[in-house]
Amino acid sequence: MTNRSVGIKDVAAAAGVSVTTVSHVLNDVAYARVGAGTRERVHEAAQRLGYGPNRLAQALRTQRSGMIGFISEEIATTPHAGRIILGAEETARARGYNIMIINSTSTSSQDSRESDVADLLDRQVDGILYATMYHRKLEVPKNLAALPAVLVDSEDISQTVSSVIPDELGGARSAVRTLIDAGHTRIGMLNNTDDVPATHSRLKAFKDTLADAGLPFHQELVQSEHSEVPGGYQAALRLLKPQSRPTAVFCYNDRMAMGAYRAAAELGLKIPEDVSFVGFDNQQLIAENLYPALTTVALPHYEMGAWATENLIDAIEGKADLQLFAAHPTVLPCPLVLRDSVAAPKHEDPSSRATRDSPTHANT
Amino acid sequence: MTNRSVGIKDVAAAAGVSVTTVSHVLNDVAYARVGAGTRERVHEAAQRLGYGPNRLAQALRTQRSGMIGFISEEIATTPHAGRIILGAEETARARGYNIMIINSTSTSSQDSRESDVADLLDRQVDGILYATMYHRKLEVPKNLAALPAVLVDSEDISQTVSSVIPDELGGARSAVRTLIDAGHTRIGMLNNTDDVPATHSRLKAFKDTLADAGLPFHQELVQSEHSEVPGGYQAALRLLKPQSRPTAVFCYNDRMAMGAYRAAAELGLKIPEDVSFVGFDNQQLIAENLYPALTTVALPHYEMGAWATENLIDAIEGKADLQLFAAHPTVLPCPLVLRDSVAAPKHEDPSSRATRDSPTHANT
DNA sequence: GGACGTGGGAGAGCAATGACCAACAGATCA
DNA sequence: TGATCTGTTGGTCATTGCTCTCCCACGTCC
Repeated sequence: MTNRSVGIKDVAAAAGVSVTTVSHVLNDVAYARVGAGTRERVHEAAQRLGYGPNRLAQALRTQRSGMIGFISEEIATTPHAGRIILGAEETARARGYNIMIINSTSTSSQDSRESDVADLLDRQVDGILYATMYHRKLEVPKNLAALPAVLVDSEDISQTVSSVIPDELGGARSAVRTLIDAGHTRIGMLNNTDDVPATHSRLKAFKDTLADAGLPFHQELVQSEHSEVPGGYQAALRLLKPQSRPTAVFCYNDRMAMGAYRAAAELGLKIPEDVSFVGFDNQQLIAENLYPALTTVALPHYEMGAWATENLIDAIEGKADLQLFAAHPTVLPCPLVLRDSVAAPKHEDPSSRATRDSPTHANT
Repeated sequence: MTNRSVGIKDVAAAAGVSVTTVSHVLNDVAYARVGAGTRERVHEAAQRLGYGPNRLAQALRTQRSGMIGFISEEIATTPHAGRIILGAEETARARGYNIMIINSTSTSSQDSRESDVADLLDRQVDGILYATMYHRKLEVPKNLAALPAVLVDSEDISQTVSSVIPDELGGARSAVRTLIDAGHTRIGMLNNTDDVPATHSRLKAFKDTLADAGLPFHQELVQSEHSEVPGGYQAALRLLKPQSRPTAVFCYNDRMAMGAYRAAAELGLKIPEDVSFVGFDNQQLIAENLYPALTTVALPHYEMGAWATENLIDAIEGKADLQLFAAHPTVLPCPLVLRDSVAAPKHEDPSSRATRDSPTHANT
């Protein structure tokens, strides 16, 4: 493999040609006319010496570094960031690029954000990926405009930088729909209290989907709390009071669902027999491991990372114009992940609206 | 901030001096004697034009890129990797370095591992960090020897590359000790079935700690299964059978503990009143959110990333010799994280050994 | 014997660094 | 008092590893 200490001129000497010829042969440049025998000798010498081009020198000369800067808020706090990075890294490498990582924090000042970008600029990255830990709108560092950039899981307030986000609405709709399809007519929601896009869009999708199915919306069936496990527990305790209990619950996220599971257990409710649940986020650790396993909506983190990188590179290579995307974020689907937390409601005529048979529970 | 298009010669022109002088002033070269006035003018011009040195050109000339390669297996599958990256990134940046990430997989061939390293070599990184997703021994790519390198969370079989690993033994000992200190004398263990170092060292620590406290070891109180939630559930079901039930359980990891919680619930056992649990890994999502919250042992991922980077850079800068560390991995402590899953056993004199009150459970 | 085709090399960058040199002042010296 | 010395200030130029635009040498053909 690559041997750090051998340069192009060593290969040239070994093959008995000039460095120009080595460069031409190894880069397979179209206009270069080099005889087959010479080509052969060059390749053989390069191979034998373990030559690998110095990408730094290459970059300096060609004004293209083949590096992509990746700025991420709180790389560590959420497993989601890992999937974005993975998507980005894999597609970047497939196209001959490498990723340089910079960690930022959601609380850092605008100045510090700009110096993150400046760091990357000094490194001569060809483009920048800017990822946030959850979907929101933000003010991008001014100097980000200096080169191709794509926002991942967030939107630029000024709409000058293109971005890719999850289809919150679609995901939430399919979550609610799976409940309706199972035969539920009295459905509750556990919502978040933060003022982030997801809070509003998931609620909107909830209402819309009920309306589309001709189901009434009851304000008291929406309970909001902080979107963590304790919040889910508290909200569920209120929502699952005997007098007005829904037969199914759409949770803002899997963590709230986890809290709701405990509330249900304390109230003596069996899942999914007495109450069905569907979550959001598909956090493996939770969704897969709750009992029963949680049906939920997956956020396309890997896909967003991949899409962003693919399009960033297209822009870098002049194959696409990111400006065209800037006005409207690209929206990627959030697939429903079916597990075991949804069943038909207990005491209701399943034939009334069900469009498909519930997979569980033939009849009581 | 940095403006991509201005080079050192633009600054030179603006300040009315040569590029050499600009370089000398900006790099604060010791031997360079430049008048105060000139210095001032150079700084002002650089500032005004938004000059930032081209790190590529700098690297080419100085033979030092200021980049560290980070190869990680399965960046995405575990939140732990994120913490290692974070530790590495933050300390690297504090010292003027940047991190270039490469994703690998634990199943990839030796050839592909070598080409991961070759990629980094071509990029002229100054050193390499090689991280695995869990603590194990591995055969490092041959070409890794070409430059300073540190293994994170794994050991080099041939003992030529230095590494940093968690103190499994110490962590496990303090986990078991916290149970003993709470007054437990009949303690069980839920172990992993994989043949990885942690399986053996955690069991060894379990036995040793019992012995140190003069407690007998009962083989039937160790139940092993696959180290995931279902495995924990199965193993716990066997372990918590009424006839031979322990009053406390040390779990191989938090996921197994999560399964054990369910088993306990099904068996009608209250935690921690009827049975205490302590886990390992401190996976936030689980340990914090189980009910009651799980007392567990934290793996020092951030610290390992930081230590590795600090020492790697010392080696790069000639301030340390990694060879000295190569023979024995550096071991970092695994602190115990106290939460609410441990209490004194029910029918036993709590004054016997308890050193502190259980913080548990004020309200019902 | 000029045009053309083929095979390959020379040399100028790319943006910085750093060893060494130059110019100029005032000081020193014979 | 002119020549040399010396300290200060700053510039010259080669160099890093590679790419790429010419350009040259040599045949061949008509």
